Amino acid sequence: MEYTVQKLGQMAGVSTRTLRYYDEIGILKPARINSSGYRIYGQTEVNQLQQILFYKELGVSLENIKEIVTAPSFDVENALREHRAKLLTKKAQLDALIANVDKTIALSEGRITMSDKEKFKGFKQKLIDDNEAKYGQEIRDKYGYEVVNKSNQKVKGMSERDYEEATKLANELTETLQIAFRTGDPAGASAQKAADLHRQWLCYYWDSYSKEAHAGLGQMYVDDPRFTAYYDEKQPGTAVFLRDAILVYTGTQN
Amino acid sequence: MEYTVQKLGQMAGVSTRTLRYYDEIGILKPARINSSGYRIYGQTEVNQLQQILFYKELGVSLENIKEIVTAPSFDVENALREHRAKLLTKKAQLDALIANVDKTIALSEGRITMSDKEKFKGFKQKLIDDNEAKYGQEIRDKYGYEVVNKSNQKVKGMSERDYEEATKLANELTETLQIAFRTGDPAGASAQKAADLHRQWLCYYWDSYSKEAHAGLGQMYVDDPRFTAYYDEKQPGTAVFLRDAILVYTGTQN
DNA sequence: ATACACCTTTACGTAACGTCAATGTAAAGA
DNA sequence: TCTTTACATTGACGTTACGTAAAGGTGTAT
Repeated sequence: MEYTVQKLGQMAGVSTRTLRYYDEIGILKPARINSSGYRIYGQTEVNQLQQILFYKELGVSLENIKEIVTAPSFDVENALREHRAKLLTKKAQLDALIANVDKTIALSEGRITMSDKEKFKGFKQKLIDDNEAKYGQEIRDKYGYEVVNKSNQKVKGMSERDYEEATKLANELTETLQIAFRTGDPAGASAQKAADLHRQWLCYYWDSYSKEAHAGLGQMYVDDPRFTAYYDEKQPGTAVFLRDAILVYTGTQN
Repeated sequence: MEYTVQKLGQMAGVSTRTLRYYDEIGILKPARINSSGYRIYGQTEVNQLQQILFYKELGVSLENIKEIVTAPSFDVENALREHRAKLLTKKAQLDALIANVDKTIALSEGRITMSDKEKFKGFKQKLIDDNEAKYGQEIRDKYGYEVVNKSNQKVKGMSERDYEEATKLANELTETLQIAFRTGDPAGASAQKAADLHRQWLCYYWDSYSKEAHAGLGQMYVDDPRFTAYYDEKQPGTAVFLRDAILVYTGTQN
């Protein structure tokens, strides 16, 4: 399939000016120029434009995008995984902002009070994250993946290492849960630690964590026989206990 | 509490230049100017800056923000609620993009194919959503909340009846999944039906459904042996198959 | 032949600041 | 008291990612 500026622009939702500009700065050259000087784009360019728009959506500058897409050793799949991780970060930022808005609404209703510093919490988080987005790669090159990833724990795409850590967490959860079960108190320290471990473990599988979804999953463990079977294997009643611990955990968590 | 440019800037995470610019364009005037010509900001200004940054985050131009925050009839609480709604819309857009990325990754792995049009779905969706953001309120005013909200009603409270229905769904899922597995095509009709049943079933346990969380759970079935064991019990490979079906499902779903 | 929708390049305009430059001021230590 | 350092001020020009003419060539349908 071949496209002129307008056809490609309409399909992609960008202006013809944008396409000419991308040509000008060397970020997306047409496949060929026809006898009348028209820009003609082909399949390769469609794919490349998609890449460009992905990164643009992330707030990456065209200059950086240029480096990314014109690098000879460009690993598309890896780039996409990184891209995905960044989108998830952005989403987390949004969640922070939404939480802040909720809090502000509560504030204006007179339900709570909020310090000046707190009022900008969401935005500051964004700055930190923006910083991560800008310098993350640099830092990774410098100190290796381990160091960086250890701090943002939100690594997705489940590497082998992640899998190991998730498994370790799962085992820790099982142990802690057994100990906690013997105390009989879902609100007790060890039960709450189990609930927290469960949350941590969950975060390896869920892109976004919410208390409601967490509590919902806890309920599912009780309601659905296949999950109950797993948790009750060694000690009947453990599924119910975990659910209650999670309920307390998600209720008291701020 | 009183703040100079730098103090306010640091707290809010903006530059002093920005604050001077906001003064210049009349969007945030200091409470007073001291004898040396320094800008001194007070409580009112802190709150107003927060408002401004909220809107900025949304992509509203400073010109429009000016109109909003300087309007005499400006209803803060209502603005916050609208703001919140828009943030949620933005989050949904992000979900669409993430789904698109997932699909592209799958594409580059050669698992599925994607038409040129599909490649821009996330971006187009954004346009549609922008439209919704603009006219959604209008439609609601026109036709009332019932009609609009009918589509996003959620089942809550898990009654006995609900539990029965969830169990019925789970059985139906197991059956459909077996049939689908034999076709070998995760994008096929029966596999997609299975994915949809899975979603329905999930909705009995989760308060909020998101494609991303759904996909995440699918991945969890593959990565975590306890879940894999359940799904692979009768037929090894079923967990992977379900995950792929869900990936396609959450990717193509609009 | 004319209309009309497309294409081209050139070039200036814009938003929201960043980044000097040149200069004045407050606070703290020698 | 003097000096250093950190902060403040107002210009003024630079930047990014295009929008928006202007002035003109191209393709095809009537």
